[in-house]
Amino acid sequence: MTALETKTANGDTRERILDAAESLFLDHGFEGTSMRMITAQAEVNLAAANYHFGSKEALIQEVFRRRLYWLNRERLRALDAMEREAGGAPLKPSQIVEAFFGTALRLAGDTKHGGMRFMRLLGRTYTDPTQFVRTFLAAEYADVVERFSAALFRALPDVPRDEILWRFHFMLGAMAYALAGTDALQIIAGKVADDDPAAIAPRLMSFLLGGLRAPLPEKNVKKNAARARGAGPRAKGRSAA
Amino acid sequence: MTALETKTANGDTRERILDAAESLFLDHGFEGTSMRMITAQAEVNLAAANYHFGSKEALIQEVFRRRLYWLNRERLRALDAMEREAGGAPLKPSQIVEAFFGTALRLAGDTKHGGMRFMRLLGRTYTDPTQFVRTFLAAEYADVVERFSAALFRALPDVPRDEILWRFHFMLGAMAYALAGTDALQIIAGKVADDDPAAIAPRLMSFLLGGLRAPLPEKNVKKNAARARGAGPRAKGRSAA
DNA sequence: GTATGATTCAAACGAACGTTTGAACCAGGC
DNA sequence: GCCTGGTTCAAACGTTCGTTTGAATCATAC
Repeated sequence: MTALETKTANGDTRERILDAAESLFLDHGFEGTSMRMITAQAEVNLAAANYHFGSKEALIQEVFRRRLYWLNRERLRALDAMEREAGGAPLKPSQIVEAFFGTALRLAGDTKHGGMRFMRLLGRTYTDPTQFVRTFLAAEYADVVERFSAALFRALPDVPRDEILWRFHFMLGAMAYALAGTDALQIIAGKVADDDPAAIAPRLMSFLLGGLRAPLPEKNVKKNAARARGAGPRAKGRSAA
Repeated sequence: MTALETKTANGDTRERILDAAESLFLDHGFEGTSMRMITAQAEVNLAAANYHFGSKEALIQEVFRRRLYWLNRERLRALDAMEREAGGAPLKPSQIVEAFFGTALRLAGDTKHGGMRFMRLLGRTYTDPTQFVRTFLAAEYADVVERFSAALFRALPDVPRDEILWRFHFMLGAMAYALAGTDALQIIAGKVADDDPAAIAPRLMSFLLGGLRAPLPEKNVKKNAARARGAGPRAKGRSAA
């Protein structure tokens, strides 16, 4: 992979910028974080960011690439090991969930190297409005989603594939909120106040498996679009101004 | 963009601005949407936005308030009706989930009045980095979360309250992704290509109930924080201080 | 008609944005 | 010594941002 050039070693300017950017993106978002904020926190010159990365857009991508590369490689390693051990037999759903989400939660638990901050940022970025961010993420995930989807198809041969993909999607959402919520939204998480990802990991894994193995909804998903209500709920909520 | 179909609103400048803002916030985020973009799409003068709302921040809040008011009132109405019918007995978890998430999904299904666009925007905004947005949302949700949490506590008396709150949180995340993902992230949803919220509703409800009723993780959630320190793949090497 | 208050309009404000410039600085090889 | 290529630096580039201004327009009551 040509991700890293040979020259990364010496001056830490490059890494300082990436660390500062990762941290600030989490606190203020991409558009809410200026190059001046990043270079100020990194204590480097403003022009250094454009010198090392070319543009803000490229910097954003590099922030994700340097960590996603490791994460998804580790996920595939875990899946490979399990499939090798199973010797051709389908895996158990719990194993697949563990390989995908357990690996992510372990990275989030590595607070020493900023793993928690990155996972929170990642969870939020899945739904980022910016087009180039989403397509970039989708490309980075293509391989690993392909592999895990196939494993789930084999593990659950009686469940329609669409259903499996949706539940995979739901699980991703639950995990993203579990991570982002510990310091983000206070709607609910403000009441539990548990910051340790090692503590939420078993809770989340139980929830995910329960959802994945839930009974299927009634067969004909197509037809019930009909009862889509006749009275429009109009939000006529007048207000101050 | 299917957004601007012929004449939506009559002539009301205020509503035109809110509709345009809601639509653009979904496509470009808050910071990525300028007042000029909003007033241009609404076909009103630039100064009209500040005239009617005072500031961009106040405009953002009004976009949410006019719809959240209706949504959360409807949620409480559904819960009230069920509790009245139960006559003092605890509700079933499925009823509570239906009152909270079913109501939201029905609003999302009201594509005629932009309900789908708003629910996607709302799901994304739960994890918005901006402080004032999150605190505003938390305040808008305070009552309804209080009521539904209490109902869940009564419905599941044997489940620790922390666990219930976490699972409530996980369910919110799954729904947010389910809605936002239908046009946002293509990581997984790109493969299923089903835009109709009426079609994903039964899928999501099954998943949520499965997760909510999943077996609890091993008892002592406190103790197993210890094993996270010793083992597990480290994010390793490069960088950071 | 005119007066009045609410709304719309074109134009401008200062601030902050991402990016670029060209010189200064700092190695190592000769 | 000098040369060379990578890196840092202060300063500026042009653009866009949210907001404000003061006059023009509209609707309604007198």
